[in-house]
Formats: sequence, structure tokens, C-alpha cells
Amino acid sequence: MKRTAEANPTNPTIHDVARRAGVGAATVSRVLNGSAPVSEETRLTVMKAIAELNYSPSHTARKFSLGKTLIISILIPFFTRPSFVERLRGIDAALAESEYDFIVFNVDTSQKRDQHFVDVPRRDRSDGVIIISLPTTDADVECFARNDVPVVLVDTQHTALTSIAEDSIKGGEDATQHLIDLGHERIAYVNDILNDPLAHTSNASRNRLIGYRRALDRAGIKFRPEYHRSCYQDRPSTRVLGREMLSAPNRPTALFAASDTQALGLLEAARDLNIRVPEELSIVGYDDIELAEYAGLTTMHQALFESGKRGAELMLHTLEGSLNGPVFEPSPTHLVVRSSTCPPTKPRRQLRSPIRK
Amino acid sequence: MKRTAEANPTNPTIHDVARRAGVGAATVSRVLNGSAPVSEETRLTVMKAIAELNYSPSHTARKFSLGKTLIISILIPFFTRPSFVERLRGIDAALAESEYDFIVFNVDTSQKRDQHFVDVPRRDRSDGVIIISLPTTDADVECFARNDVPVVLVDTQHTALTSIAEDSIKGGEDATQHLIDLGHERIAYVNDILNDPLAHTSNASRNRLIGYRRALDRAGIKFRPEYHRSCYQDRPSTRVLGREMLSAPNRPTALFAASDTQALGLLEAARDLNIRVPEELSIVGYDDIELAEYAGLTTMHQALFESGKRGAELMLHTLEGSLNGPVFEPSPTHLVVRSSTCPPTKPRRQLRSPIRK
DNA sequence: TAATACACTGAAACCGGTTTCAGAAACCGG
DNA sequence: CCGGTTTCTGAAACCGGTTTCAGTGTATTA
Repeated sequence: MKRTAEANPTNPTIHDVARRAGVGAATVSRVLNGSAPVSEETRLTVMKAIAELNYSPSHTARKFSLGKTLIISILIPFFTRPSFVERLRGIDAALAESEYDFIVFNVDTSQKRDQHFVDVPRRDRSDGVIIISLPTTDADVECFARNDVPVVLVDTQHTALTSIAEDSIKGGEDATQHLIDLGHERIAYVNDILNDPLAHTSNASRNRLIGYRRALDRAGIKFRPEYHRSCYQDRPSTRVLGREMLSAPNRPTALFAASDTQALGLLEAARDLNIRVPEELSIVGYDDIELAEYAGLTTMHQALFESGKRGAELMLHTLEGSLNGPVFEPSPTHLVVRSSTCPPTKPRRQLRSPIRK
Repeated sequence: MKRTAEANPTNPTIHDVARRAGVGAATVSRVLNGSAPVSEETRLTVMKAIAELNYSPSHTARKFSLGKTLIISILIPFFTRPSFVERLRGIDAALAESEYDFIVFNVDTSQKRDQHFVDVPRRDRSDGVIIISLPTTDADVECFARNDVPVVLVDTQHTALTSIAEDSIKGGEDATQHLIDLGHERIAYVNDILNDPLAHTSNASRNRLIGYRRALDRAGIKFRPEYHRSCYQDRPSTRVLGREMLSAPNRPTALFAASDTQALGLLEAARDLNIRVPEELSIVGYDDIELAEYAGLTTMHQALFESGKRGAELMLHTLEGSLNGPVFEPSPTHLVVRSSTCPPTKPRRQLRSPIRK
């Protein structure tokens, strides 16, 4: 508790430095920030005083004086998905060299959404807000404008805001095309409930559906409504749905799921029915979650780190004024082919193996 | 860009409110903070003025005036493990009701460690620091003390600092005891390189070894040095080690790994050698990562959310002065039994199945 | 009734930087 | 050598809150 005599009870201020160097506080500030010319001689004197006092300027006072917070807020659901961490890591990489820190706000319930979407985007809280994987409404946009706080969206879109998102249509198209290229024709698409207002994924799912249909169209394969199914986005629900789909007559030879979680549910359904993957059934997922690699799932991989990094970069550009209007940047995706897809076997091989148990 | 006439170009300040209410700024402050008695009549007048101006006090100015940052810094490696998010979520839960925000700093390289361990724990940056899963040296502790910034450790320990960590000794003991209870006697323990200074896990691994030996001792089972092996903490390395161990004469009937990652490597090794799990080989992991559930791995589960939450709570107590000296709190663990463990088969069943391919 | 305690209030100081402003000194071209 | 620019500098204003301090008026107590 007790300090030694020479230790200062409080940190030195810019005035202490100024006094010791025999200059004004303004000059010390100029030396620190290079905001105005200072003679070399004075500069050295000041530097010396700074070193002797082991002075470092107060973050808080500086922020206050500048009228900035030097903070960028991140609104993101704290989901256990690797995408969360990867995007954050990208943001960290982009912001590390800047003078901005970032604060992460957890938005994993609609209650927190309501709270954070009005609390966080205030000028006195942060200089900018990056919103990740959360749908943004017109009302939100208006609120942001009213507070005059710049916003960048990552993994969502809004025409009035700078956004970075994967091209879900193209992603859905590419995934489907992969199956078509392998020779599949009976390709089903499974996604989550499309009209759930709380599901942030439903918009992407809708777009993937568009891509799916586009790929079918181009290949001259007719879209069958019974091959497009929806259920809650968890493994057990999808497993049940999968069993139903795969037990029906004329079952598909390939399944495309709007998420890896659902793809894994389908994989389990196939296992339940003793349908071999990929020989009898190809499955493509979406997201490339950690489990996907373990399960050998062919899936669509997003550039997660890059999207976070790019989002933060766009925010920095906005803050320094070099970016004017809202911009949309697509973030790249690519298919990771693993062992859950292969060409379909001939129809005559479809004889059921003797039913067990 | 252009604002409507009645909209204020700048946010109203406490003085605007004071003027409108016909009181002093100090009174407005007192109304806002309840820091001193204010007559009900005055209070209502002030509240009315606040509402009319849609005033909200500047966070930055408040922090500056209070001489606090109202920020708690978190030092944590941005690993893709679920433990990362779960702990963060616990911290978020504890801090949500407080007036503190938290800033997360990524420490996933030794370079960043060096940087953040001296940069972040400064009074002008944050009021307190929570360090997660990162070993802390005496030099670090001295640095924290010099800056007079409170620190709480989660998932690590230091006698001079308040810490929350699982009891690794007990965890290792419980995991081993589970195998002993099942009837195993030839139980091996696999961990990462114990003397790697960068590995934050090696300390825990050492403690689990102590627990492992303690359980063996109590059961009267002699410790065999060849049953304690180390290798790098990744799946491929452990897989190689596992193959070696399982090919040796008198191979163990049960393996206890210091992490799930290593346990999964061992699982793969068993698969490579056509050794059935759990019939011919029981495997216990540690951490209960997401993959563990999928792989059906019996493993030791830590209360991740709770440890983060508790850590943040202890930090709050420290900041409000109700917690004095350093405290150590163990965080609870429990074994999750899945399908990778069962009683050992009789030795005569050890006949190898015909070697394939 | 006088002395004292208490509730309530506003002016002003304060936190520690940045920036404006005006002045001094040096430098320049004609 | 002189007017005009440029370079360098310190005093002071400023950012927007909180807190101290010195009061006022009212209630309580002796």
C-alpha cells in the first residue's frame, strides 16, 4: 500500500512535462502529435523530460479533448461458431495499427438486440459501429443517421449502409453446380424457416435458394417443390426432416443444405436409414464450420477473417473521411470438396439392403 | 448532410439542461447521479428539461471527470475454441448490469503478449484487467502493481493475484478414477510437451498428471513411466504417438488425454489400428470441446460460462473495494460420460482381428 | 427565542489534454 | 533596410461532466 518516497502518487501530466522542459503545455502536445512545427532543440528537451518523468498522456483526457471516443463498437451474436472468432480476429488485425480500440457487444437475444441497437450507436459511446450477422431494418438505419454515427455491416446488407457480405446467390449456385457437375439431377435443397423474423440466416437462405434454382435452370433440370424443404436450424430437427425426405419414393441423390449444422443433421438421417454417403447420397453444406472438416463434409467456405478485416478497414476509411457514400463489397467464397460428395450411382443400384432390426 | 432548422448541430450539454431548467449544472448532475439530495420539485423540473432536450450525458466527459475509464480489459487468446466464447459470454453477463464496458485484446502470439501485457494494464486505459488462459509471471505481477491496476486471472493462477481456475489435480484424479471404477488397470496418460514455455496448458497438464498418479496410488496401481507420454498438442502428432503406444506390447486398455484434441488424435490412432473404442480401448479427454460431443468422447467438462462470470464479478468487487487481498476460487468441473469408455474386455479377447489391407 | 443542525442549491474549481490566438524571432525579396 | 511572410512559441480557452465550497432557508433543539 505505502509507496516509496520518490514515487509519484499520481501520474505526471502534460503540465509536469512542460514545467520540467521549461516550455508550454501546448508545445509538449505538439511534440507528441507532430501537429505543428517544433524546433529540433525544443523537441529534444521535451523528449528528455518525457523520458525522465516516464510520462504517457492520459487516454481519457485525450479522448475528451478530441471529442472522440476512439472506440469502435461491434455488435455481434456471441455464438460458439468459429465464424465469430475469425471475423473478430480480422477486425483486430485491421484495428491493431490504428488508434482505435473496439468493444464487443453480445446480441444473442431479441431483447439485447433492442437494447444495443439504440444504446450503442451514440456518438458519445463510439465513433463507429460494425454490425455483424444481424439484420438491419430501415428504422435502425434512420436511428443511426439521427445519431450521425457511421455504420458498416458485415455478413448482412442494407442499401443505405456500407456492407460486406458473401454473395449468397452465387454461393448457392456454385454449391448446386458442383452437384450438377458430378452428374446429379435429383438435387434437394434444405434450409431453415424462411419467414422467421428472428433468424438472421433466413435472408441468406432465400438467396441460396435463388442460386440453387438458377443452377438447376441453367442445367435444364426442373425445380420440384417437394425437393425444397424447411425446418428449424438445428441438427435434431433436420435429422427428422432428412429421414422423412429420404424415406419418400424417388428420393434425391444429392442434398444441399443452407448450413453445415443442417447438413450434419442430414448426414445423421442418412446413417439412420443405412444410406451410404457419398456413394448413395451426396451432401453439400454451407459455412465450413469446424465440425465440417471432422465429418468430411463438402461445404461452402467463406473468407471470414478477410470479411472482418475488410469491414474494419472500411470503417477506418469512413472515419478518416476518405469513403463517402455507402458501398457494397462482396466477400469471396469457395467450395471445399471433401468426402461427402461423389457422382451418383446408377439407379438400378438403388436396391435396398435388407432392413436391419 | 444538411440538418433541419430545429435540430441542434451539437448534442445538448449539462449546461443547456441547467439553463432550461433554471438551475445550476451541479444540480443537474445531482439529479442524474443521485449523489446528493435534491428537492422533489427541482428534480421534476430538471427531468422535464432533460426529456425536452433529449439530453444524455457524454460518456467521454463523464469518464474524464470521474478519472475512471469505466472499461475492463480482457486479455485472451482468440482461439477458435468454444471456451473462448463461453467465457466471454459469462463476462458479458456479469458486466451487463454494471456501468463497465469491456475491451477484448487478442493475445495469440508471443509478440502480442509482450505488447499487450505492458500496454493494456495502465490506469488510463482501463480500470481493471481480466487475463484468461495466459500464464502470468512474477515480472508481470510487478508491472501490474507498479501501474496500480487490479487484475483477475481466469483459467490460470498466481499466488499474488485473484484467480479462478479449475482444480486440474482433482480433474485429472476424477478422470482417472472413472477409468479405475470401470475396472481398468493399464491406464496411460498423454499430454502436451510439459516444459514448453509458450504453452499455457503445460501447467494444467502437470497438475492432471499429479491427479492421475494420485488416483493410481489410491487404487494400488503402480505408475509405469512408459504409460506417461508427451507430444505436441495437435491431432496429427498425437495420432502418431497413439499408434506407437498402441502397437507396443502390453498396450494400455485405457487412455487419458490432457485435452480433447489429443484424445481425438488417439481415437484416430485406434481407428488406424482397428482397435475398437470403447470395447478394446477406453479414452477420456479433457475440456469438452464441441467436437467431443460429436465424437462421443467421454471428457472432463469445465464450467466455462461460470468461470468467466465469476471472474468478472470478482473484478467488480475489487473495483468497488469490497474485495481486499488476492483470492483463489476453484471453478467446478465434472465428467461427461459418453461412448468412448466402458469396462475393459478380458485379456484373452485381445486376439487381433485379421489385418486388413 | 436563540443556537444549531440539516436540506438544498449555484458558482467555481477541477480533470488533462488539444487548439486557437497573438506575439516574438528569424528569414526573405526588393 | 524595410515590409511581409514564415517559423516557432506560450497563455488561455475549451471540451462536459463532477465535486467542493460557501452559502441560503427551514426545521429542530436547548
